[in-house]
Amino acid sequence: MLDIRRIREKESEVRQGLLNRGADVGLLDRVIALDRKRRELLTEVETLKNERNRTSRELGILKQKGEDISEKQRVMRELGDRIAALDRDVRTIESEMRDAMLLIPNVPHPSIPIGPDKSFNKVVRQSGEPRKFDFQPRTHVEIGERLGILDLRRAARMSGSGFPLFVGLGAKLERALIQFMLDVHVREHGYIEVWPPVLVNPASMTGTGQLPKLASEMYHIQSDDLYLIPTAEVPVTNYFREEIIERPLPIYLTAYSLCFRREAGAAGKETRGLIRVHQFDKVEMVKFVTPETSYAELESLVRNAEDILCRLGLTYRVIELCTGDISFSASKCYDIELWAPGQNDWLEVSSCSNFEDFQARRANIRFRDESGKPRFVHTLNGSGVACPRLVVAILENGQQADGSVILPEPLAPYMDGLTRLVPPVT
RNA sequence: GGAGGGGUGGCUGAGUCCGGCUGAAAGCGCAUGACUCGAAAUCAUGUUUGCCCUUACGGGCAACGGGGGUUCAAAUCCCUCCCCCUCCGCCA
Repeated sequence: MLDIRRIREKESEVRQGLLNRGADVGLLDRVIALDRKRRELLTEVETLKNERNRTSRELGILKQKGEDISEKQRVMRELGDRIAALDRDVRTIESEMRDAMLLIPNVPHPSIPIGPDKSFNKVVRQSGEPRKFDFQPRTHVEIGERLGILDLRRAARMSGSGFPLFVGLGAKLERALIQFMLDVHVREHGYIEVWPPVLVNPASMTGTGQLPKLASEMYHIQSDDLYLIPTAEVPVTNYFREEIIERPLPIYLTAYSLCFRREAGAAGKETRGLIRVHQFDKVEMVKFVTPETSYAELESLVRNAEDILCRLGLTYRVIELCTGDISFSASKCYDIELWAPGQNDWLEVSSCSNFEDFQARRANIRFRDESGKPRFVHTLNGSGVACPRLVVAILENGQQADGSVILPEPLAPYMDGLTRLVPPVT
């Protein structure tokens, strides 16, 4: 949610920012009009309430003295009616205003490229080069099925299309990746590990910005009004919802969780295999920081995610998203993409964003500055990283002509020393 | 799921039966000052949050789990929802 005062005082700046990301500025106009009307009504109704409070106090005293106050009560009743009517108007306006505010996206940071779509994104840096093959590289689906570690046919029978099913060493590999990533973030990067619920209430979904706009993207349990989380960002950011954080910032949290996405409308080659699935494992990083430090924190957040890929020896590049491509709640965002030879393409495995105080306002997460005044924190999050696509890259990059796959070295301790996946002899 | 108890400021905890000057006693904690070479102890003062008006000084409104109602007036009465605790039931 944007700061209404910022909208009042820097309207043109906010408007331009929203236009740059292709947002509906009509909502902004609506909010401005409602805000003006709201303050008008408040001034009026608060004056009346002041009068009521004063007179009520006097009536209490008069009544104790035994005087007849019925005539004055009658007058006051009329005053009460006027107040009630005005209060109703104020409440209506406030709820309309909130509804509109919740649908206005964040203002992009001035440093990011301006453009309507992802063709305006900027490659910031690349690590490694795409591997050259002396044979035709296979896709992870072919490799995984040949190794007997991936069984998408049975997954479809159990659940439908778009669900992963790892078997044997595949399941172990998935688990190894989760452990490895959590260990690196906790031991090397200073994060505290959290293991959150995967079902959350609507308030939490609203807090991070998934609701109201993205309702159709999520699985919803109607009988209990709970949502399956699309990312651990949701429960972990809501860790401090409705709180004034009383411990020193920054606070870094990391969490493994399952993530659930309906992916309604997604179709095409991406839907084959593990690249776009309804359920997947992900390790997420979330930061709560002071406003002054959030952009430096964004850079180190991206480095934390890159570190995982470096250690695994994978080729990746970092993309700075343009105004038209950043997500609803973000003001600046870097994506990290892995090279996947079987796809002959780059795969997004991480998205690292600074939300500034956009989520903190929705979720009401504050800290105290040096003077003790409550202020909204800045929140950030980044995937650190998403598992199935990581498996895709590991399989497709590590594949050998004989169908075996050489595993990244850091995984060995988590794989009981195993360094290579070999197809079963049939 | 059933029965009972409870949700008050950073914490503990009064007030709720019998509505009125209670944004809220008291204690703890915290901050500042005094005393002290310094510290402890002691004393004094201060110590919730949001919103509105105001250049400022300052003034006002709201909030005692959330929402609604009764009343001139609600932490206090009524309705409803949520959460926590205890016991019973069920259960990985």
